[in-house]
Amino acid sequence: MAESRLRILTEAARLFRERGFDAVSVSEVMKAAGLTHGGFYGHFASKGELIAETVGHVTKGNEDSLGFMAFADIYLSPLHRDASGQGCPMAALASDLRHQSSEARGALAEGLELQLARVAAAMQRDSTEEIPSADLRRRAIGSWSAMVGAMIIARAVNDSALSAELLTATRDWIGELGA
Amino acid sequence: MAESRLRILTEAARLFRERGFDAVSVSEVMKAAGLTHGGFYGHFASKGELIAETVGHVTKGNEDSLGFMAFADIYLSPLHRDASGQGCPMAALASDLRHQSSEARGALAEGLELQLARVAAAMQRDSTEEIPSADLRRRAIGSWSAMVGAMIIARAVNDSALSAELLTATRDWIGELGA
DNA sequence: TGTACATCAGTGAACGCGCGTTCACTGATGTAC
DNA sequence: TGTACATCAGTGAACGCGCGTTCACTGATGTAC
Repeated sequence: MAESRLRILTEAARLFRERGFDAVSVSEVMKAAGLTHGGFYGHFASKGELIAETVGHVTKGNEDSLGFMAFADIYLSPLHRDASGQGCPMAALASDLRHQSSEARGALAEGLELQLARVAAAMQRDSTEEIPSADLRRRAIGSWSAMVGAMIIARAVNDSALSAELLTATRDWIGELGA
Repeated sequence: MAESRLRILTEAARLFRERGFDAVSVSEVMKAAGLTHGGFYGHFASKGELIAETVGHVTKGNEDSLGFMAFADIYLSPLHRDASGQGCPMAALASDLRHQSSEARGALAEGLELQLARVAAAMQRDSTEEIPSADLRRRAIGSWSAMVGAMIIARAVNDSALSAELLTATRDWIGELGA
């Protein structure tokens, strides 16, 4: 049963990031997990609870040891833009979360703090000298906002040249601060 | 009839920005415009058409002559964060638009170009010397991405201190580039 | 000026549909003897 | 080892609901005579 629960969470994390909370039905998530819709309520009390648990599940994760600009290159790539189901939860889910439960939004806040810490660590790794922690945090917040914003707009826009320009220009602009 | 159409578009622009395309029904929009739902299809062929026209309608607009940092102060304020119905269409609608029609996404792209031109003009206004246009555009894209991203995350997060910090830190970080 | 009629923006009941959720049931699994 | 039974994760038909959309109708307005 724990395996089923994990499969449901994993598939929900993918589908929600691809198409949003409203557009993905409970039946669809269960089908993707290889089950039928009726069994859902043995695992979760409601769709809202699934959403909150999914956000918590998907924002925990994957420490890497890349430098910050190397990370920004990967983040701001067409590959990431076109694979939202496997990509950044913040860029895929933040807007939708505005109208979700306090639990789900709390899970996002936790995930954000984690991510800011990771970004700050990666920035420090790129630098030879010790950066004051207040500066580090401000830079992490600014850069992270720009990356998430650029990704969201690049995905929304119906013009592939403009979409690609948003990614590269934002990457270059972020790079200027480090240089 | 043209008056009714404008009232529908205006109310749709507000409601969609407040709660998203899916969460607002055709009936609700018509009620807000002082009409009944049946009359809707005299004005628009479908809800999808309303969405596309609303995006086109709401992204046209309001040239101002503020300097860029003055604009950023207003944009990245709690006031703007808490009034999404009257606020920036990009921050309120971009994520939702990923799953909408090509027409709606095209309207957003047009609105984005307009906004980038406004931001670039405001940046030039803040500067005493002539900024090369490629630099201006890169800075406009980077700053605009950061502002939109910060606003989206600030609205999604369930922690008012963190939400406020996102706005002020992003403002300060953007300011560093200008200084 | 007064009457008859055409127009057509807006009304509201009705439709089919897919959603989230419920619940009586099934059937594989593990335990007791 | 073999049989009887309890457990319970998962099944699938059914529910009430609100959605987008349709359509026969209404009633205010303007024109014709």
